[in-house]
Amino acid sequence: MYAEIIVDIASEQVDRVFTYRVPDTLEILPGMRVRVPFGLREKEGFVIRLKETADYDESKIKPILASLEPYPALLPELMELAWEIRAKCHCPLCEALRLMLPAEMRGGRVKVKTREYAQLLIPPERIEEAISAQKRSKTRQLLIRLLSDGQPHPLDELRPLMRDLRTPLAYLAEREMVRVFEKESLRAPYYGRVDAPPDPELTPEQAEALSELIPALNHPQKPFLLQGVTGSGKTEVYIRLVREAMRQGKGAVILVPEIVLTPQMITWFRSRFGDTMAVLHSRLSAGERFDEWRRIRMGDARIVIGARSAVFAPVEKLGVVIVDEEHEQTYLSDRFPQYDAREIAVSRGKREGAAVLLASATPSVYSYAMTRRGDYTLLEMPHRVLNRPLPIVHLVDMRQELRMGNHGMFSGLLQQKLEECIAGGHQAMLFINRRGYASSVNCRKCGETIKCSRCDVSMTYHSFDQTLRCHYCGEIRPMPKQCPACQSPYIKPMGIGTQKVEEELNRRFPGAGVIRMDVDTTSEKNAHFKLVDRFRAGQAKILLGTQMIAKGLDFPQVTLVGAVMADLTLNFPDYRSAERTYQLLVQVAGRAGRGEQPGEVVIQTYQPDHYAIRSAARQDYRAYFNQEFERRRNDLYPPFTMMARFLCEAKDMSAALGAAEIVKNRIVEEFSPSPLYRRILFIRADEAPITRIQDKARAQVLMKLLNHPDTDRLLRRFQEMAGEEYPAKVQLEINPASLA
DNA sequence: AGCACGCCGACT
DNA sequence: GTCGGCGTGCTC
Repeated sequence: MYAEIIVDIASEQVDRVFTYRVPDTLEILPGMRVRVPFGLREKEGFVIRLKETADYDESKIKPILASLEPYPALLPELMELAWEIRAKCHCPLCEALRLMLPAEMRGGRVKVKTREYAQLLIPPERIEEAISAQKRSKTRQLLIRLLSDGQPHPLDELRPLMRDLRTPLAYLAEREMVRVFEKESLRAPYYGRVDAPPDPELTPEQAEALSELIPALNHPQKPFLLQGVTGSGKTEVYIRLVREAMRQGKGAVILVPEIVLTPQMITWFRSRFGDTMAVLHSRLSAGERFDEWRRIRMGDARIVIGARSAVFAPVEKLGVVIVDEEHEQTYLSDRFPQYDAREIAVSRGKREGAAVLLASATPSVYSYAMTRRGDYTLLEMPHRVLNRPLPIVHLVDMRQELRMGNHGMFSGLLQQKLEECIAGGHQAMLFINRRGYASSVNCRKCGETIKCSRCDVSMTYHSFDQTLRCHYCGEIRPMPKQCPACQSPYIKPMGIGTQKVEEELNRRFPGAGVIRMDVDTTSEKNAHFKLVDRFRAGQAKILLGTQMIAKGLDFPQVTLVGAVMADLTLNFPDYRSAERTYQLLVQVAGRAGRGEQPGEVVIQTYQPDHYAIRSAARQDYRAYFNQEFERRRNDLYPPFTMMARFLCEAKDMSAALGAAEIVKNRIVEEFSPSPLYRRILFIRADEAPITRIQDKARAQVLMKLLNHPDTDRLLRRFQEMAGEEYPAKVQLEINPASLA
């Protein structure tokens, strides 16, 4: 018997199957991870398939040394998916296979964790007798009492109860009165169980959506896109759908943008599904992640909630894949291979006959366009649960405020609404789309801006410790007293950030209590949960924060939401800036009025006539989509086109630019005679927008490509070209999440 | 990715 | 004469 094996080395050169002999002593199955001799070294490998005969020189074939687990770590369906990823993402198969396993499993880094237990071996009726017999040692008597129920007790639970555990334990174990043993334990990263609330009654819209979704659990159908306004009860739809899948003996995968942003979703699911649910995300410890993965693989957990990589969770008999907040950028992997979890969800659902549900209040242009084309089925939930109204939105023109002499950061209306809100005993959320104290530090005399020495970006002033920080590389410097260019003392932070708003709020509303949530206050582990809990408990009236407060949170006491600078994201030099702005504003507005009291929203903007801002204020997705889609068509942006970029990084800019020129010239030379060249709408080689990051000069070849069936041939050739030799490190990016 | 094999400059 | 630079080619 022979096995085709992919060796776990991420290189194009060994990205092919190698044939190994299966020794009679080993039981090898497809999908298993194995240890194999490779050259002079030993490597880990994946068993792709078994075969009777070898098509390679018998004398050169080496045997598999051992299996790494007694079971196949890879499900057959996921191996199929890996081949697809290899083709789509142009990566070696082993890179795709690695996505399917918890990273810490490779290289045998995680041990199966064991716990030590002690158990009394004395029969119950002789315990009192045994205790009296130990009158020389009070600790031994105590230990016998603690163990008197005859059950195993973990040593780490006994330890705090006794001044010294080791001595009496050793004594009693020696005389076979107590048994000490190790047992495997799964690390469960839970806070404990929550009682399930009674099922709420479904709204007609929820019932309607479910009547379309449930049949898809056992009849393959097109993917669904659920567009439900904030507060329309999408989570309840997920829960009912998953419950029905479970009833049919099938599993479920629910993707969320970032676990820390959706603690409530986890709680709701946990309360309904208990231990049959597993959670996968990056903040788990290595051991916890491995244990969760194993619970899924062994079938103990059939429901998985997790961030983008959970789309690869080894759930057998998959019934449904749900992608919550499907418009989120986090579903695009920023690392290599650059997969899109939504695309994988659709593909995996199709392969395994599972229903696929993408959902959002503000669907991505791509997904909504797919419903127009008929590739996805559109489901809509335009009303909130319990007939709660959508919040009333006020647009405030900040140019007008300035003309009326208000130079502050709060408009008269926002100030007034905040006063009313606090006086009425309610809570408010203020959203600022920026971190830190200020965007940049400028010299008012010569105009100099302080930039990071290694990255070509402005440094940001953080008032709490008077430092300047680079958001790209984390460099920290003290705030200078004078301008480094002209030595003038007129150097100060410009713009506003969360800290400055916090100071202003504390001044204007003393005693109201302000909780600030941004990268600086949530970097500590669990800080996010603590801040959210404090606000929920009413310990502060105002929650102030960046993007991270915009999504998923459900505070019934919040009646007012303010977007302090709504158009900040609008001015980003990126074709998606309108999409991002619309999404953020709708999501943040959706935090208002989720309880009994109706909500109000104040959006402060300098561009009150922009379609993204106007339609966000009216919560009119279709109006927004139609204009956005038209603009994309006219200006040739995705989904009509795609951006492709060769990013060239080198020690100095001339080398980076040189590489970019070489790439560009090769492309022009090779393709200009071909009809494929018409797919390239423009091609240019220049410096990247951020010219230095982490001391690497950055240049690029930027292309806009028409989306056409044959464009993929271009991309495949580009991928090959990226792998060739240049005077710089060259990477190909397709529709990169950011063009920095 | 590693690691050996292999073919040219400065050293005991 | 040897030690060692890292180019290139292979690994079942």
